[in-house]
Amino acid sequence: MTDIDIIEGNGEDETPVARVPRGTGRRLHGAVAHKLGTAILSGEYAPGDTLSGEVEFSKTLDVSRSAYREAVQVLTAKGLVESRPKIGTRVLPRSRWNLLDPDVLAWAFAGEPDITFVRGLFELRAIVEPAAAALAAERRERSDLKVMKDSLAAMRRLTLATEAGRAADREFHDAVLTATRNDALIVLSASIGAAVNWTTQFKQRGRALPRNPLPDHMLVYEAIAAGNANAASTAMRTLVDLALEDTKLAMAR
Amino acid sequence: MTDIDIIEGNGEDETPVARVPRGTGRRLHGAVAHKLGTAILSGEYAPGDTLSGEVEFSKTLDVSRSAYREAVQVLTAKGLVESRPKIGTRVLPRSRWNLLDPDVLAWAFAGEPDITFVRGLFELRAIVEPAAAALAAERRERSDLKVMKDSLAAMRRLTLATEAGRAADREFHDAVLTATRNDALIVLSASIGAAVNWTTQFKQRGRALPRNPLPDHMLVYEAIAAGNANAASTAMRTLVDLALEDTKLAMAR
DNA sequence: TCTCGACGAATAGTATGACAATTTATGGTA
DNA sequence: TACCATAAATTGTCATACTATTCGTCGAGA
Repeated sequence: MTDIDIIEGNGEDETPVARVPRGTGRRLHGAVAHKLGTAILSGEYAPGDTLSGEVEFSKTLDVSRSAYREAVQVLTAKGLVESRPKIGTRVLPRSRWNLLDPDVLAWAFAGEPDITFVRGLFELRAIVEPAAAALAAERRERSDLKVMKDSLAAMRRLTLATEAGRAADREFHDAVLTATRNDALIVLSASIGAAVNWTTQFKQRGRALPRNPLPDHMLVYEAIAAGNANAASTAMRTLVDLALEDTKLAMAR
Repeated sequence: MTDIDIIEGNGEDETPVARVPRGTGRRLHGAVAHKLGTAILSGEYAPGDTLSGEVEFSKTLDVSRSAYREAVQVLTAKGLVESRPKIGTRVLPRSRWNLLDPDVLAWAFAGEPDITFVRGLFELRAIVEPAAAALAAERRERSDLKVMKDSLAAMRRLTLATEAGRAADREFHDAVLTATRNDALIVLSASIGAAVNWTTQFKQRGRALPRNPLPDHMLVYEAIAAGNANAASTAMRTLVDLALEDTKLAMAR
């Protein structure tokens, strides 16, 4: 899959341009936002840099000014850039970025993700997920338990080697979150979890998992089912630590 | 400051429309996004609802289609809505909203904030901030401590009754976060803290704080300075619990 | 000489109208 | 009945003109 298509200038036009392609169903401004977003997250544009003017840049990308502007609006909405008349569009300091935005996370992981940032995400996950498990142990309903049980069964049957198996894994974690009845917690943990899973999946192609994660999942489930908040917290903690180990291993090589 | 200006139809035009005004410096599409965002967060548009078409709606708001579309892009970027040809723009299920986005939080608190949502934010804060304090105790540098000390001094001098005093309070908490050296944690905690502070500030106009928060802040500082992670965690925990008490009190009346 | 204000230029912001692309619904045909 | 072509509605993209905002500069006056 190519990211950039170079097309030739036709001799009487301007400079050759880099087209922003898109798969079917993807919008043009979305593709532009993706391109700019990854460029910023990868450090290609550093905080303080000002992008070349709208007219010029849209011409370079071979898109209309409207499409380019809509893309910039997206970046602005995520705190990556700021536009002012006479000044231009400049990249904001990293502290203003919405680093927990799902798209921003995706852009961050599109290239080589910054190690310290990944470590930070794991740290956050290690804080939030055990606490979530504890809350889930206190508040879970019968239906939550059923979903967890079913997804664990699917995990056992399919293993993490298959996509369906990984889906079951995600389903289990989602069920735990849902059981907390805390929307903010759900949203946060879901995006972090997704981002973190990308790293492992990205790095471990073709490599067998170092250890069967099912028993640990079972421990979490049983603690939640028993309503034991402390046990749920510690069990989830070991689960997160295990994932961290795997990722550390994968990123080291 | 008026929020809506009603202007008369001129007799041959369409129906009278509600203009979206804006203060100087604010962009039109930003104002529209704010209006739509608060409308969605307040439940005026429920998940699943489809907004009237771009042409119609932009005419109703008396803005160009471009401005309206840019506003919708912002909402899309924050996971509030989704647009598809032939279908229209519809409000996404709440689970897709980026509830931790600063703007979304602001919109949520623009009207009467949902009690359970506020409770959830406090819960999250009670999870994250003590852990952050613990990390800060382990990683703080000399400069971090200096900033904390200075802001505490400012707090004592100015008290929380003044805006400058509250700024010093925020500065202290920011310093604690900065000391964690975890970007994701910083961003998260900062937005939650901001949102949560709005509630107290919003509700407690003219009412004296029930108790002097400075001693508890000092405890946090001392624990961090001493490098005692456990003590820092528990001290921060009591600080958060105290804030929760205040807010509960304020929202009850 | 310094300060303040008016003016001008550069850039993003808004408006308008036309056309393209996408997707659902409809209806017709095998 | 199932499937495929076609139509219609809506968003998506484009091009262009004009407006508003902001910074820098230049000049007048203290």
